Amino acid sequence: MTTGKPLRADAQRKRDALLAAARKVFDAGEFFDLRFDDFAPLAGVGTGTLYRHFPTREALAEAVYHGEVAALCDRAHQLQGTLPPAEALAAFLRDMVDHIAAHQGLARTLATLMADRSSALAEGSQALEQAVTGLVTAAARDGAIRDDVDPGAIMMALHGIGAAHDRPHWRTEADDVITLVLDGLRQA
Amino acid sequence: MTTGKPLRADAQRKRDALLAAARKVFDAGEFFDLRFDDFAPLAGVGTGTLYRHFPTREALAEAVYHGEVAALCDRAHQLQGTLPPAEALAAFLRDMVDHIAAHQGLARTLATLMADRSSALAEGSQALEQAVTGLVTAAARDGAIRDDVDPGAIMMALHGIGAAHDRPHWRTEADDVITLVLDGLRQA
DNA sequence: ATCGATGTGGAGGCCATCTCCATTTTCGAC
DNA sequence: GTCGAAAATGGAGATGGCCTCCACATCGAT
Repeated sequence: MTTGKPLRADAQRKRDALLAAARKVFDAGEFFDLRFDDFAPLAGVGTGTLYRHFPTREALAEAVYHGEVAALCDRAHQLQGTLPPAEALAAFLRDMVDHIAAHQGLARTLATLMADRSSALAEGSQALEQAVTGLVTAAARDGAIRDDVDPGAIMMALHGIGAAHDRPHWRTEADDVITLVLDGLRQA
Repeated sequence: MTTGKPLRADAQRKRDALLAAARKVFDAGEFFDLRFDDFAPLAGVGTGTLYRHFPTREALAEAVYHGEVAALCDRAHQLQGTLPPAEALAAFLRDMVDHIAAHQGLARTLATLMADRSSALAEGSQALEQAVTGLVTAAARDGAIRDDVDPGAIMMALHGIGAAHDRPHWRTEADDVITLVLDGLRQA
């Protein structure tokens, strides 16, 4: 991440306020009903300030997304340190579904924006992908799962879970996808 | 689909022209670089005509999408009639990846639009989902695959494949996802 | 050939997005 | 503490894409 310049005290405050407001609006799923300009006063700033900090909707989404990804990566490392490789992977994937389920609105918003400018957010996903790759290769080296499957395939499956946010039986289907992936991975 | 009124001869011609042009632009991946207004002359019609036939970008996408879905459903039925259930399912999923690979731009465009207004296109996907469900339940009844997994889970995985269009190793990963799903389905 | 019904097209209104700069705030130096 | 340069602010207004509207053209039944 570009921590190029230390940012003045007030600027940092405004930036934080924007991110907090964004998180709230995202979670409520109201992001698309809102003119981008109208979002600024919600965080107590002017439109100019909003645009300087986040030139586009996507930039704002990416910033929020980074927080999410960081939390998930922490979880991955934590699990990797306390469970056998295969169980760590399984637990992580299950937790991920839980996490998405607990933040429906956020996931929905991020998925939509991700589709629009996937290149921008794909960059943000790198950390997550590295975490998943770490879990997969550890389990494979351990011999607990096959080693002829690209970890990226699991990212794809997760992508599908996140993107299909509005299916009626989302939770059941998401769990089943994880089951299929995990059982598929157990094949020699 | 609403074939409510027979549509006058010239109207049908313009409509076809629009669809043909749309298909071309979609496939070239230029749909989002284009003002919707500028799209009309590309098909040799005025903006008014464009908007009457397709009130929104999404409506146009949905129309194109219907054609794709119909082709895939035909393929599903064809396979279901000529192969044992489990093989039909496997062949269909592999074919689907082929199909998407062969129409990258189209898939990319549709995936993006699907995320924006997924409700609109979810309706269009119903036929596809029914085809998949048919293949899955047939294979399950045959005892060739487990029966405790919701067919919707396979739709989710496919959704992931379609949505992750711009990953560097897309083809490899897509194939691996299908492998995981198929192997996962073979578990009792 | 006539005429009512149906379809056409593009000029113009509307409104969300983004820019620009006069004013205000911060903070290091003295 | 206070001064001044640099940084940040915010909202008025320009920009430009989306969509509507209706005078005119085309169709096709009689």
